[in-house]
Amino acid sequence: MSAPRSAAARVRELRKQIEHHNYRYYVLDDPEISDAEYDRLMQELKALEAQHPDLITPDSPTQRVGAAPVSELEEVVHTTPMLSLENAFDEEDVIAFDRRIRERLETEQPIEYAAEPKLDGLAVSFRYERGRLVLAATRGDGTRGENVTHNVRTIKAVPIELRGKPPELLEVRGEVFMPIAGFKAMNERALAKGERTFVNPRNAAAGSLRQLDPRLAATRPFDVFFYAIGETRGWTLPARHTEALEQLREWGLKISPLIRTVQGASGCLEYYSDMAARRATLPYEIDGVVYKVNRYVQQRELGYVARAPRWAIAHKFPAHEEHTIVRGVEFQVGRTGALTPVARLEPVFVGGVTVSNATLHNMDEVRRKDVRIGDTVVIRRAGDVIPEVVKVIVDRRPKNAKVVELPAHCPVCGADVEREEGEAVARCTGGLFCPAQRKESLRHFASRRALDIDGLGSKIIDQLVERGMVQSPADLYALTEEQFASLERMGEKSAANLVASLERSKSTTLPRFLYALGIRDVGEATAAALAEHFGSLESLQEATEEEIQQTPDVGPVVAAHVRHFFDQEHNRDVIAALRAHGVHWPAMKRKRANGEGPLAGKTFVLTGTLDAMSRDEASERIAALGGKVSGSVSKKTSYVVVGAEPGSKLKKAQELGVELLDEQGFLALLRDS
DNA sequence: GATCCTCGAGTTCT
DNA sequence: CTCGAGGATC
Repeated sequence: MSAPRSAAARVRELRKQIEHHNYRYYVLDDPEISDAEYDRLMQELKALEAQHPDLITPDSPTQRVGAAPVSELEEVVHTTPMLSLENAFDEEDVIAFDRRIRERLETEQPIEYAAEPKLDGLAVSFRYERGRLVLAATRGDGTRGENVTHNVRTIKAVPIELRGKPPELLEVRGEVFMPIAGFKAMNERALAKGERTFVNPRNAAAGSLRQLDPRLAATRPFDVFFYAIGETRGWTLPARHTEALEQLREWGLKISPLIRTVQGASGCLEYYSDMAARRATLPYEIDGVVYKVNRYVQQRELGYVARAPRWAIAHKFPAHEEHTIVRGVEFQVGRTGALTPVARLEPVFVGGVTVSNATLHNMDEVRRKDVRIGDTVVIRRAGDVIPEVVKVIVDRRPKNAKVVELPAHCPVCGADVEREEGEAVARCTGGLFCPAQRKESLRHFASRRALDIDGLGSKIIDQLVERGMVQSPADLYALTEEQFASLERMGEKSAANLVASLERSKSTTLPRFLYALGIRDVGEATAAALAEHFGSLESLQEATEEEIQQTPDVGPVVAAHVRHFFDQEHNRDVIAALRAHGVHWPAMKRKRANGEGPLAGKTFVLTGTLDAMSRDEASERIAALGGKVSGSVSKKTSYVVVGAEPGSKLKKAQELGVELLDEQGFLALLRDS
């Protein structure tokens, strides 16, 4: 039975009203009717639709939750990449940013910036075709994200249909986040039901948005601010970014009320302190502010470095610091026997995660900071990840606080601990008799950049050593599938896989093999240099200390370590056993004559993630063309290759005026060389 | 002898 | 990523 005309008219009328009130409530934050009245409209619409199912359309406000669960999140390629932003951590960075912009634009005039809070949520791209939401995708790596349309449709602050006269195609970018109050309420509900809770609003938003079932997302207190424009068709952009945002607001897209236009670096810094002061009172979390050159003409002139625009920067608030108590200090034993003091902390929530350990590096550091057991300390997760003990609050030191002493004996094997004159690190003298050193050596041997044995994780190595099944790396190759399968957390399938990856690892290269041996002070670069210089393991093994020193970048200290390593019978036996098990490598290719190759004499530094290849691949490509890859930026660096989410090396390069290459430029260079 | 440039080693949490 | 220290360079 088809619905009567009157019902159809009423349904249309109701939908229009509901959309209007959604706009008043979510976008303008200025509702005209009470929540109860709104609910009544919604109920009436639901009732009518239930009576006349043929009137239900996918963009009805009742259908936001209606979509069926998806089986997996589909990959979406962004037509225009979603950018990442460079970071500023202090005033100087902002002033330098503003100076660079004026230099590039060749102007003395103060630049007009659009300043906005930087929300701690999830960047999402929304695609509207003829005013209808057709696709919502997460940022992902900037080029490819995930299709989350089914969940985004449940967010009431995101219009399903735009108001007024939107263009034929409008792709907008926005930040999806959870307001603090909604987050807390959600956690309390979860707690009451015995479900798992989220540690912070950001994680909650990220986790919820990637749910497969939209009914779950519908219960989550999402909100959104739109802040950028992607691809468009049928819209002539106004002259300024802020004007474009005004237009978005008229189409029903929610814009942060805190966006301002400011003049020059001083205007930016004023805005920053203003937001820092208001931060605590905002209903959502912000981790900084963003400045964008407001005029599109200027933006276009400035252009991009990799996937970061030159015309915008994120000015971050200082890392959060928290107080906690040092419950103890334990000493970990590394591969080389190095004893590292680690503070065991009363777990504390800092910058989004719970921290319970923090390295103290070495005894000098412990003394410098004068950390004692029982002390209250300040913990920081500076900009990045690794927790750090900033300082001790001496006023809060209890009477019985215990001074940290370097143990005289290794906590693992009981051997003597020695500290060389003038060295910062203390070492266990147990050598490979020390289970800790044996485990760490095996881990190193199996690591990706060494023999790359997949499936041989820490837990497995621990068991192999503790059960005495493995003494040296050579023993690994003698083990059978059945023996591996006898370990805990190891099924038949994993055991078979492990045996297969051991088999695969036998085919390696001389530099990898030398690196895997774990000779003190011989890392990847030195291993490669030695392999190159000697060409074969035999000639290196027979070389005198003086001859070893002839290798570029190898001096007396490293040469002595190498010689000492090969002088030990045990080490020679292990190498022989490994080769007997079939570990082999191709003869070294003839060394490229010095200064040969199109990139000879050029030094590259890589930062951030590249799309087309991994960092390792990029290094290999550069080396194959005669170039060098280094880990840190200096005046001698020829190029810094900037991928997505670059680290501090980008900043260093800008300070030193080193030439930057984005991925396109880098690929072009490889192609043309 | 001083300074700069690199490399090596160790580390946190999800 | 950061710190410490080895090696090269002036």
